[in-house]
Amino acid sequence: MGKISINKIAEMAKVSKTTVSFVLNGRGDEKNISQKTQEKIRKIAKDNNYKANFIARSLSLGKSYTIGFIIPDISNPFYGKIAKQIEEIAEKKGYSVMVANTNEDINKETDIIENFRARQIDGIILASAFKDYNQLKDRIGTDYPIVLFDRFFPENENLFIGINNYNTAQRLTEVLINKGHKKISLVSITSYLPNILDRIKGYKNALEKANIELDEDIIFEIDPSNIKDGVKNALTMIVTKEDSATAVLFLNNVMAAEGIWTVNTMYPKYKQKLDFASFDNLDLFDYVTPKVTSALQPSTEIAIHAVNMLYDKINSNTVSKGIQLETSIINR
Amino acid sequence: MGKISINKIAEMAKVSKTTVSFVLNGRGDEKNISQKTQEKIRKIAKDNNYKANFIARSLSLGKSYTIGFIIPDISNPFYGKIAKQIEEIAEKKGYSVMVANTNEDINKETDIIENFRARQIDGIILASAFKDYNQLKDRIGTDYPIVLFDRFFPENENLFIGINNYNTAQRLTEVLINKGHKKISLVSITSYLPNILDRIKGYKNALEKANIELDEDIIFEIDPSNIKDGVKNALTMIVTKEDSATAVLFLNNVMAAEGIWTVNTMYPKYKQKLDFASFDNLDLFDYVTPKVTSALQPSTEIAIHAVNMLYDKINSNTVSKGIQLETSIINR
DNA sequence: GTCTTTTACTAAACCGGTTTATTATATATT
DNA sequence: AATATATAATAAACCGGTTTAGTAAAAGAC
Repeated sequence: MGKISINKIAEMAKVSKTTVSFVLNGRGDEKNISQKTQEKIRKIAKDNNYKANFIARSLSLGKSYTIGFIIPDISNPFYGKIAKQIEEIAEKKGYSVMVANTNEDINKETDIIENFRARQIDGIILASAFKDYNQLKDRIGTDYPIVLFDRFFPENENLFIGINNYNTAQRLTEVLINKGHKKISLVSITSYLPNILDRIKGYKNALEKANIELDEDIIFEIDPSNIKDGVKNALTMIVTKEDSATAVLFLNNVMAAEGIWTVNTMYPKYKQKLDFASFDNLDLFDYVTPKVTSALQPSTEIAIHAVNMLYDKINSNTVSKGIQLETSIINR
Repeated sequence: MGKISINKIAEMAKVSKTTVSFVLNGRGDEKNISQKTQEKIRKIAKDNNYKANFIARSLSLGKSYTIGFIIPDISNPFYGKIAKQIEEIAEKKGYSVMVANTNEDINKETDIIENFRARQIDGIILASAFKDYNQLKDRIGTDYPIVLFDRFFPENENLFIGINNYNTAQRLTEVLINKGHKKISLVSITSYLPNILDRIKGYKNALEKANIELDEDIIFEIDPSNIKDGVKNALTMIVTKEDSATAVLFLNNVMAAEGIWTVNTMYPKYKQKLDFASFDNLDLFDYVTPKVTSALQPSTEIAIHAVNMLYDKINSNTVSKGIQLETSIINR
């Protein structure tokens, strides 16, 4: 079972394996194989439930028809949603998807890429933990088809598909300003990642445009390895200090969720007094106070573009153009 | 780059590819290759950044060192969490993970399994949409290593790793009973899936044990393709009918989330009057009213068992024992 | 009736590894 | 000195496909 090969079919049909290969790949007519022979071969293949060995074909063709999807954490619904779409689109093009998690560890990321490459995976879609493109390039070279998403590298815009972080941060901040807030706190993670830096710039620019003076006391950069305490401390500062922020912009949904938790459990009196805004959406934002205005990423479009860009790179080695999509602000 | 093969190394080292293969697989001493030759080969391999072609190795060994993970929907955080753990554990054993979504479509499920098999994927971990094991068996045979999770088949318990659905439903119902509720509604999906049927049985048994008479009027089976309206109708019945249910058991988290939404937006007066219980956990359950008592699946353990069971099947063709783990009830 | 073209099909190389069986030389044993 | 054993390495088959170059026979052209 499952052991039927092209050789065995050739033997049964009393033809060469070349002929079998031609026929089963739909090149029978082109190769002038008689209808009689073609039918005979197809019948035997069908009767024996023949399925070509993909590994053998891959070795021969030098392609695995597999793409890699490498992200910090597949259990994060944001990545999960994109993973699903990518799988769906890739499948239509005859590609399967291999998934791996880096946990934001650049060494693990490097290992995964090397492993995927050794597996002859044709190209990867990557949310990289690397600080900049040059570091990544030093480790993995430049001759492997890659599309970057979620994490942006200014040094190489053309590999990127994702959102415009700067604009999104600006728009989220403006929503809070338009609600009448004058003191808007920023809760960020300490990070060198360009997408985070862009978000911070967008926040600052929105304040400047509205002539609101920047108050460094309500800008918090918290340790990504201890988000819980970082957010708790930030909110404690806000609620205890006289005349402090009345709104908070969180640079990702994990911190926003922590913020909601903290206010609800530690400072319930402030539930109605604070307005929140956050990057990325979470289902729970629909249910909670403080109200959270969020920026929803167009995950379907990101997935479509990502697969198409990678496909083009794999199959025609074109230099794609990077894409920055706008987010939808969900005003709550 | 990346094009260096065992043949080229053999050429450079002026030895046969056999020797190179032995040395690079750590069998140099065993095969009596002199230290001098071994070092020479290793140096050339390292200098040229040689990475064995996994595809070629797979073809030769008849193993791909890849496992398939097939689920209804990777964007569902429940599956995402398990996917992450599975990937982590599999990686430690030298396996990569290929992911595919069935969208609960048994034809797509069959196609994916056949595709994975043609790709020589060594075995699969599957949350099947099939009604029973025999149907699945008819389509894909019985000679492919499979571990089932999430969906239980009474006909073949030994393929399964997951939770005890019957017990969990019973315990969730008992929590509601212990809170003083006498009229407990059940919101289920219309389904032939054994795990759903088990949950219903558990609910009924808990009522019986507590001498609460079954009231078919507050048992709702809703169409899985239109959960939103189904839940809305169920809750409307409950709140409009005199003397109706004061608590609701939802058989999955999607329906529970809809229930919360409905109460909050349509019947806010009932927010404090109803108690909810639900299978599986969601982050948002921490934040909302009505309070939702939920049954958290031990996803880490499920993942560990799933990979180990599959690994054993692949490598020793053992008949594993099925496992039903208990859930943790989060009482809110 | 010979030359050309078309039809129908195949041998063999190749992809890049693994593995078995074999050989040649050096060393040890008696 | 003859034989047994250990050392060091290799040729070649194999995994299951794809593809190039080539052949033999039949049909068509003149």
